[in-house]
Amino acid sequence: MALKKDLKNIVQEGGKMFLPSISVDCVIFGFHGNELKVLLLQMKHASVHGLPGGFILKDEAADEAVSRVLKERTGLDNIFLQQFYTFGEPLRSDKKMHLTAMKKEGIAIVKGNWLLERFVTIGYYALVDFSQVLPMQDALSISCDWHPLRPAPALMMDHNNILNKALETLQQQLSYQPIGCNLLPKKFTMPELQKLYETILGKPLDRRNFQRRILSYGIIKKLKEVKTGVAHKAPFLYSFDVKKYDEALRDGLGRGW
Amino acid sequence: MALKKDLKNIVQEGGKMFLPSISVDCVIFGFHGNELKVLLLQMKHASVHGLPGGFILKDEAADEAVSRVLKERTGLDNIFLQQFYTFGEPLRSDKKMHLTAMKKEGIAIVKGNWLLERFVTIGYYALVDFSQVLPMQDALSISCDWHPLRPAPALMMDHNNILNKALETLQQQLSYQPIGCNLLPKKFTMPELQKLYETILGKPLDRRNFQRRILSYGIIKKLKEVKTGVAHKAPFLYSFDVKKYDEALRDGLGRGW
DNA sequence: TTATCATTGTGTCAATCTAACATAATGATA
DNA sequence: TATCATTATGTTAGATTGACACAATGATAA
Repeated sequence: MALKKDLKNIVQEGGKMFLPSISVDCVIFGFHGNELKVLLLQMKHASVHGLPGGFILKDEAADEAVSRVLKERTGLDNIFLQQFYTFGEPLRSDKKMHLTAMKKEGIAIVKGNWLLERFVTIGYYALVDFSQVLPMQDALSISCDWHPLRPAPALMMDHNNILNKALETLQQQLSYQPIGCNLLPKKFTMPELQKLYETILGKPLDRRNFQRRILSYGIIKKLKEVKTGVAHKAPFLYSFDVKKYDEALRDGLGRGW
Repeated sequence: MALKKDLKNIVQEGGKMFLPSISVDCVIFGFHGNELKVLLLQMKHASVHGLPGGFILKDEAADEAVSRVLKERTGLDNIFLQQFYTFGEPLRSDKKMHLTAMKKEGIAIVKGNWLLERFVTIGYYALVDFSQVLPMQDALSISCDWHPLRPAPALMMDHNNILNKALETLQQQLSYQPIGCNLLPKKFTMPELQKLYETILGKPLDRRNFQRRILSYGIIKKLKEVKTGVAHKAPFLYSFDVKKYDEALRDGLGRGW
């Protein structure tokens, strides 16, 4: 967690360190308890949550900035990342929010400070293995936790809008590219994969047709083990065929033209 | 076309007018002579072409900035626009280029000038009716013209990359959303629509299967007229059913889950 | 005037895919 | 040993797809 000294430094010197008027925000999806979850910060100075985000260092790529933020919030490297939209409406950022927050932090923020400018934010979503994440709050939040999506908590500024657009993108991509490799543990069961699809889509699927269709893609392989420690019949374990999976990521799944 | 006075003003005062470090670039697609074309500027100070682009006014939405640029280059309002990617690599913009260009223009550009900063650019593509466009160059170009895509001319900076990504996006979207309403005249023939699909995909399609599939979407309706003034058998004219078309734009075409 | 020919309109058919549904196997719990 | 929730696998009719055939049209050539 960033110290107050660091925060003060960012407020006062950020203008020299970061690209001005541009931020990145990240919708981090995880899968747990048969539901899609999103990692959110509980803001310190307002009773709302916020998406993890940050700024781009002057010699850093936008993707790198997001990876850096992701590492800080989850402890993970090499996360699956996808840019999905850039939000450029003039009234989307809330200048008062920063003023209020810094006032409560006891940090001076004067007129003309870089944080009081309008910001365009680049939206990314990340897919992570829930069980590998160690959520970590930042300097302006009191906690970092997983939250359900339906309904999602009230978020600051236009973050609900950003979250919805991320989910929408994910839903669309489900139809023409493989998903799961980054959200599930290495070994998983068919019902788990199906539940993942169902929670993303928000609707139930037929078990048998789902299995046939997924298998027809050839991106997962059945292992010779079954899941242990479960009630009822033990389901087989599967794992992704990473080579085929990456091919499908590149070439797409759905029948196009 | 912007006068030199305006250009000088933008160079010297742009820092106050526009969001810093952010630009927009637009890949404008048109359809003519059975081929997909892209509208490019021939740069005045280097033997390369460039995508039409611009900057975002301090109280303007990113989309509005693109519409403004589009209006200037094509003379058209209400163009179909789609944001497809934001390019945020640190070395993508070329500071020397602006220096050289301004030197040749005889406009002073001093160290610290806003144009010499690194820029993140938001990429949009536009689909326009070729026959309605009146190409207009800008202050830094000597002409604005349609160009073929395969092969596309050499473009400045990372514009070839941007163009490729736009085309790739368009190709993918072809599989799950309707396209054509913005690229074709109000009345068009089935072969024309097919050629459009073929030029976007870069591969031939079966005439009969194409017709069956397109008609099954229910987004176009056959008119009671045939195209006149053509050699060989006169093909029927069709038009888009705008209501159904917009529904399909919203809900998607391909069978998902 | 008639034949030719490129092009368009329409149709067929087998193979494949899909949605909806049925039944058998498994293994913990009653 | 019976029950039960759950998983594994199968069936079938109908829709979709890919590959292809053939007739109709109307300008151009013979």
